[in-house]
Amino acid sequence: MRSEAVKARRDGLLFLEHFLPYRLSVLSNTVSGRIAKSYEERFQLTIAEWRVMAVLGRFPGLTAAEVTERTAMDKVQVSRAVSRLKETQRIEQRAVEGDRRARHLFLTDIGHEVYAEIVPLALDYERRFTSGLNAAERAQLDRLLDKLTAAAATL
Amino acid sequence: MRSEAVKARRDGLLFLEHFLPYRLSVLSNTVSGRIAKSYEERFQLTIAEWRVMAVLGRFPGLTAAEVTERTAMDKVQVSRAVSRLKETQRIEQRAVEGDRRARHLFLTDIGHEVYAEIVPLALDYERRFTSGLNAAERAQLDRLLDKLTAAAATL
DNA sequence: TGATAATGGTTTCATTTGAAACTATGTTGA
DNA sequence: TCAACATAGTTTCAAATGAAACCATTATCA
Repeated sequence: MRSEAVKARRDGLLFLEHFLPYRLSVLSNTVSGRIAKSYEERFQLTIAEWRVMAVLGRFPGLTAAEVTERTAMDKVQVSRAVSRLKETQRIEQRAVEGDRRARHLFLTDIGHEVYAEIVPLALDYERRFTSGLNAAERAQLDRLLDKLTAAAATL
Repeated sequence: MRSEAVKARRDGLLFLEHFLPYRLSVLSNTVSGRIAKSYEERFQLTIAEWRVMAVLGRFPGLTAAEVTERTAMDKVQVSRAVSRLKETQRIEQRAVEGDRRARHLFLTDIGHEVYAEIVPLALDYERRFTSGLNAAERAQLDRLLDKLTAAAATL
């Protein structure tokens, strides 16, 4: 903890720039904003659509409800993303045996092409983003984020 | 790096749940969402309004443009937050010597009372959020976020 | 000077978002 | 078996948001 922040705390002040929720928000918005912009420019794809494609690339055949479980998105977001991805021919639906409410979702051939283009971009982006950290720091970051995410869920 | 993620990378797949920008986004949204909810319930205050109050508590007399610089908010957000904070009597404006476009912003007495109530709540929230980390881990987290924030700005 | 550009801040308008209501289908239990 | 409830997914409507245009004022400099 920086000494000025300690002092501020004693005085009943709060330094926004040292307040963890604020810092996380600024960092996350910066990162997501840049990614969103590049996906939008290159593929006319929102972050929500990309997330749906990402889980379908990894888990073909999930239903929308299952996508919801795996992405921290709500069902309205997923529904909208799915409907746009159908329009743009990037995913397709197939009947679920024994339940006419749900449909399995799959990347189409076009969807697979887009996916195959985005994945290396995304990984490269992440690599550059963390290029200032050595292996130990990355492992540490991973651990810390796990702990914080667990803590946040219980607050 | 987890071995399954390494394997996925080799196979041209991407595990959303190990993708750093995604993890940051989920974490930040969870944290900010919970804070937003509690500020809204107790004080009818949005995160944007709280940020403006937070910097004015620390730096009384900033103009809206200066608030913008210090908060990673844009000027429209600040303008809207300021206008609501005026309505709710939490801040007031005074003329800027020699520039009739800008006005200095200050917490009112009411604003100070709200501020004095929120600060300990916010700090307590942060404390609980990081209660799973020891001092060394907190220092490490701080360093890592500094590095990542700097890296994100240059991407 | 006076024209042009820059700055501080607000407003407008179209788009995005979220919550709640809704349709259709499926499950449960008296 | 049928009434009540639960689930999958979509739609609606109001509110939040962002980009651009805007107004007023101040700075620049030919």
